[in-house]
Amino acid sequence: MGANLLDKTDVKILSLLQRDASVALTEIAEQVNLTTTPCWKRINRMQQMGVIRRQVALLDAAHLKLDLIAMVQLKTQQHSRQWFNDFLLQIKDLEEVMECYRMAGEYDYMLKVVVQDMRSFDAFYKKLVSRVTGLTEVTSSFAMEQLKYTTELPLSAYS
Amino acid sequence: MGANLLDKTDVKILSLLQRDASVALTEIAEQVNLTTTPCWKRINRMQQMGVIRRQVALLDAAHLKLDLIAMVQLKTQQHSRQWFNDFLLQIKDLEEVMECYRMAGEYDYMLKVVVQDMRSFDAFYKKLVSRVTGLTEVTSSFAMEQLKYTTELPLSAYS
DNA sequence: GATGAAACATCAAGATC
DNA sequence: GATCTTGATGTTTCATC
Repeated sequence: MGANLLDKTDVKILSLLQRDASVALTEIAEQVNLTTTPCWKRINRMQQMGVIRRQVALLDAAHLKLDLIAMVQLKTQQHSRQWFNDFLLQIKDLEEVMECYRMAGEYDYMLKVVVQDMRSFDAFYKKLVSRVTGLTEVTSSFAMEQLKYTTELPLSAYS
Repeated sequence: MGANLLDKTDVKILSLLQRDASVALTEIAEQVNLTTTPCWKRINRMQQMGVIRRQVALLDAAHLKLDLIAMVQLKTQQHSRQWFNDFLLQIKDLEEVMECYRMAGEYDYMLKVVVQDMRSFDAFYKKLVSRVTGLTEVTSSFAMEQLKYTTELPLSAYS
């Protein structure tokens, strides 16, 4: 096994862990036809490498009354390094922003924003435009229903 | 503590777990000024309630060469229950689709798609339009950079 | 909320291919 | 020479009290 490569057993382990990280090592080992030690060493190695970033609990948004998901698209005329760094800091600090992408195409940035309701969204919107200067356009689209949400990366290319 | 309600200690536990689910119960208990037993009972209860949905490992896309994120917006003239059910099944089956929303506004659906490169995206695109009939418009925007990605829901409203 | 038994992860030493 | 097995040790979970 080369320095930074993943073999099929590694990918199988990743696939199991990104589906359910609460299963016991014993069972993962069993599923990949290994005993616990080598399986544990592989997981450890992949954590060191950074392939496995972290282990988290996924919560249910509805139970927490976080019922509104918005996609916010931004345009700006500011493209300096300074502006970008400030923007990045603000975005990271705004906990309502769960995802943010710099886009190719018409809009410069796209944000996925999660809040309780329209009232909270309005508060978020005001906070955003007051903290981030130089925005020339802010367009929000609202999700009526979440049809799919997964944190599992597509790994079938590796199997 | 009411039947389905969460107190501040519960929210604190949730906040810790959605940040890092690998920490020992002992430490979580310590952080919320509880001993292990009551803390464990709270976590257990929140799992039963469904507030805690699951525990997963988050993988690093770059290590797996999944370097292309696309936002795909769809329009359709099909709005029957039958069509929607078929659409939903296809979307759930397409592992490249990590998120999917039914939207208010100009486009009917928005998909977040993760693939290795433009070549794989093209393969995905062909698969999508061949499997899902009745699409009148398919517009893809590509992310040049992921500035933020978190699975942590915003809980500050509760603290 | 304390206790302790059972389950589990971790690690060392050595076997196997 | 990397990858595995066994078994011993320390840690964590979780049911009973």
